[in-house]
Amino acid sequence: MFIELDFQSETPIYEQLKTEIIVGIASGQLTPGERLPSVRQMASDIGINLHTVNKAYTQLKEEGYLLIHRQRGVVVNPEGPEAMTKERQAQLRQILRPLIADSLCRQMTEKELTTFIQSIYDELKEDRSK
Amino acid sequence: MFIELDFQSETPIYEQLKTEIIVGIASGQLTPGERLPSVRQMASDIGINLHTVNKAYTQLKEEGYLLIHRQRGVVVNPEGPEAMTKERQAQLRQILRPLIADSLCRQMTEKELTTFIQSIYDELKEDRSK
Amino acid sequence: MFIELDFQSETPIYEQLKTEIIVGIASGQLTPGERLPSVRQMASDIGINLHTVNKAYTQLKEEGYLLIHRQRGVVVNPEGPEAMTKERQAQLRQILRPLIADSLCRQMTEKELTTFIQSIYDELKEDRSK
Amino acid sequence: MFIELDFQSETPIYEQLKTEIIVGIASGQLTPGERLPSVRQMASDIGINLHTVNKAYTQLKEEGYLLIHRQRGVVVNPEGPEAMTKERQAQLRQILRPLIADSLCRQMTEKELTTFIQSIYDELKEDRSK
DNA sequence: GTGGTCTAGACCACA
DNA sequence: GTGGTCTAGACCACG
Repeated sequence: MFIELDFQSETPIYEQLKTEIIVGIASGQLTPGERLPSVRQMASDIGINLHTVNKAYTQLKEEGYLLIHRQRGVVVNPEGPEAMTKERQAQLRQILRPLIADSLCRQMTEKELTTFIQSIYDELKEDRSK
Repeated sequence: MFIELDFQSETPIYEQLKTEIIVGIASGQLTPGERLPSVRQMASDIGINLHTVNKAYTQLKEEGYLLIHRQRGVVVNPEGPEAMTKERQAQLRQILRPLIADSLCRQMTEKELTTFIQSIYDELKEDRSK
Repeated sequence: MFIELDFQSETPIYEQLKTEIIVGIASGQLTPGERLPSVRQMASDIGINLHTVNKAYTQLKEEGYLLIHRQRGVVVNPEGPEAMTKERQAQLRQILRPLIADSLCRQMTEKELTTFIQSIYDELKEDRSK
Repeated sequence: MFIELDFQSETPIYEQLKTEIIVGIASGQLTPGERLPSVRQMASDIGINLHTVNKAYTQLKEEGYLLIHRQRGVVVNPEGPEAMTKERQAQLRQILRPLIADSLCRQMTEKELTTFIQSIYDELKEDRSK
């Protein structure tokens, strides 16, 4: 799997790494039970600090995306994260509300918006079929 | 207009304030040409520092949401921000991709997702009709 | 003569007014000895504060552009301002240096620059011939 | 690189600092990719507050002159700012028009003017060859 | 150690 | 009274 980071970005490296892995899982590029590179391996692969990888892995473990076995290393959790809850949905709403409001102010119609969302959705599923 | 901030949140206060104002404009609670409280007024209203308000106002001015008349205060720009560009859309895609990926992993279907988006959209438009 | 002000601009109104008058003189739209509207007249004409007009007029008088007679009102000084001095030229250099540096960084060539300057020069002289 | 500020000047310190850096880049004293002092370092070097430096750096980042690596500090953007656009050129015209008008009124000829501009241009390029 | 954020208090130009 | 600027000092996330 190919990890792409933007060091100029203002979003923290560990967040970007988490994002890449989550997208990898969602798109099926990372399959349930698949093993990920060790913390050290991943760190040297993409040229970042070991602690940074560790932070990403640990948080993904807490969110149910990964399992960290002391011996067997890091694998994609076949169970996956817990299903969408109402709390999480409310949280997501808080994040999306300003983004949608901004799009609205920029004259994006509802149809354009849903089409746009769908295109992202499809892009993920497309990778999955590969 | 009612401004609601979460001081415990890790998102900066000035960002939250920007969000509140953008949502206010999108939902029509703030109308084109309407005057906003002065930086000092707003700051004391919501109990934060005037510089924090100033930062939010200044950035919203740069984004085309507000006009800042030298001594006459701050008003909602009737022109509004520039229309959605391709670059901005690409940027939005970067933000939405991980959110959608996460929702996908949590077994949210595409239909649930679009319904969800629509409900946020409607919520904004609803306020507008008031 | 037509005065055009931008109330959104961050350059002070009185500066803009001064600029308009200087350009008017340079372009010959205002001729030596010509009478300008009184402070009160000008203020009401363009809808700004009386003090603002006064500030512009006073400074232009100090710079040699205008004469202010108590009875006869405000007229364009036939003598004009003092000729360009070395000090003033040094000052002008300080203002132009960053502008030219910026243009350079934005890949404007020297030829483009001088052509550009010339076009502004010609625009002024053109008005003069009217 | 040597930064020279005039604390008596009415132009804001952060503007002067921006100017110095832009001129430094244009003249080649600051090379693409070169690292600038940290905000704290620069601030103590020239005896001003770190927030003032930060404002200058941030604005230069937004204009494409600098890159700000999260924790690795500030470097000169090898890409540089976006090329001169028509809008920016129109803006520049607005700034130059009164300056040229003033010079005209002070009996500066077109030839003197272009020679003058060229001398500034050459001064910048001269530093570049060092 | 780096930049980002927030607070606080002060002075100034502008209108 | 308005926003703009500067200073000062503090805390935090990041790596």
